[in-house]
Amino acid sequence: MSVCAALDPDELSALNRLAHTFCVNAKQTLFEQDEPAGNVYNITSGSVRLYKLLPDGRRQVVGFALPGDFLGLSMAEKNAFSADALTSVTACQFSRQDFSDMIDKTPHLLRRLHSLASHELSLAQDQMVILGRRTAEEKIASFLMGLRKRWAKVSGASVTIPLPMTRQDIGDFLGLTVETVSRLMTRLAREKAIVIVPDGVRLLDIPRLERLAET
Amino acid sequence: MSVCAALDPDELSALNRLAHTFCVNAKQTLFEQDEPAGNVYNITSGSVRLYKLLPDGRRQVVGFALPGDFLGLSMAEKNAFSADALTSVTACQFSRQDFSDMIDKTPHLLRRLHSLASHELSLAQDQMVILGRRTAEEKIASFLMGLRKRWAKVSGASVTIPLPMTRQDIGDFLGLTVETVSRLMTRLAREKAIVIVPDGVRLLDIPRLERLAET
DNA sequence: AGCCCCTCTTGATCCAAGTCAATGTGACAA
DNA sequence: TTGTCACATTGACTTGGATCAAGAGGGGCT
Repeated sequence: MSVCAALDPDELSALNRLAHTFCVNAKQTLFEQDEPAGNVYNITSGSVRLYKLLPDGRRQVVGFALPGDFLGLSMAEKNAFSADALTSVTACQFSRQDFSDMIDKTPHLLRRLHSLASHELSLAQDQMVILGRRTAEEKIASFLMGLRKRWAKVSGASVTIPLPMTRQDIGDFLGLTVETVSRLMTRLAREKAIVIVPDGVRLLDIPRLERLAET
Repeated sequence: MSVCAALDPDELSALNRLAHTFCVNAKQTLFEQDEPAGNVYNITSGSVRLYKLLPDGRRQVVGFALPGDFLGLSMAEKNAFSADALTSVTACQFSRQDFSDMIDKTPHLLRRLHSLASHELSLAQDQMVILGRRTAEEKIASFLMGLRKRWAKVSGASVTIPLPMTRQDIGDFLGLTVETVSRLMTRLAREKAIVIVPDGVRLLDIPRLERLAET
């Protein structure tokens, strides 16, 4: 999801001249759904929860942003979702205006943006398949596999992956309840498909990839 | 979803010079998932089903394309989903190459494309909310409301809307079975929220918008 | 006409996941 | 230390929607 690798050094440094460093602590809000979109962010460290709320309080998490990910690239007038920090987060912040000007000067960049947006759309459609046509166990498995893959891009492949989000967050991402998430994670651990590292349950080993990959 | 209205006459006629008219009958395939993407389509008449298949045959419909909609704008190497005609369909067809050249000549157009893609992403996220956090009845209701709105853009507001897709298609879009879709539509009709016009159940009146809008 | 096939409906039954409730556990504050 | 609070787990039970099964049209074919 990181576009950084896709940018020329010149472009990157041009962008960096426009950037402000932005820091928030865990649980703080980056921006809220339906508010006028003011900025573009590139996450430098930490993780962010992206979600939509229904009027009655039900919540759908539409994604998690990890280091390298961009937020606000749609250049829409209003934010399509709320975003808040799961851990303390640092990000590069650009104003929409600066970013927009930058785009006008580098048509190149716009192509990248479009291909990024298309890729995100494709991921959203994959998530639609997961939400609509997968069982609870398949949902958990594909979530863990996907997260593992994303962490691998950020910090290199590893059997141990961090889960910066709560069980509730995972449930709200997969259309499940906390209890179901907890039960299935325990079951996967009992079956030795995963190991819940006893540091406070937010760290996970996936020693038997093939057990999870049975999708 | 139509970008036509968003294009200048000059741009539109430039596009049209590149276009071939494309016709298929109901149930014919426009393109298939994972095949190299060859063309961009702008639907002129008829409706198209967009879907992904799981290896075991489960299907997730990711959307329906109506007149005015574009397909293949992502410019990705491969199709993210399959598309086939629900009714007989006519479309303007552009080759990827021509379309890509056109984009290079009109940076303007690329901005539109990006904003279109962002809008689609936002719709996909709304669909994630529906799939993950809505009850079966809410799913049906929001589907019908959404379809009504889209037909209104194509052919003007009307209480009567066509359902070119089968109950199975609706189920595969909403993460439900045919039986559940059928039962709920019958129930909504019994409660007089909708009227299933007796022409072969593929035409629908929504006389009591507010009954459905209780979301 | 008669036949096949596809779609839709409806009923009876089942089960995966939700709900409700109790308990555990670590972090942090007073 | 004790209390509070947020998160996680586990068990008992309930239920919405799935599954299974049986018709009912309707359209196109010969």
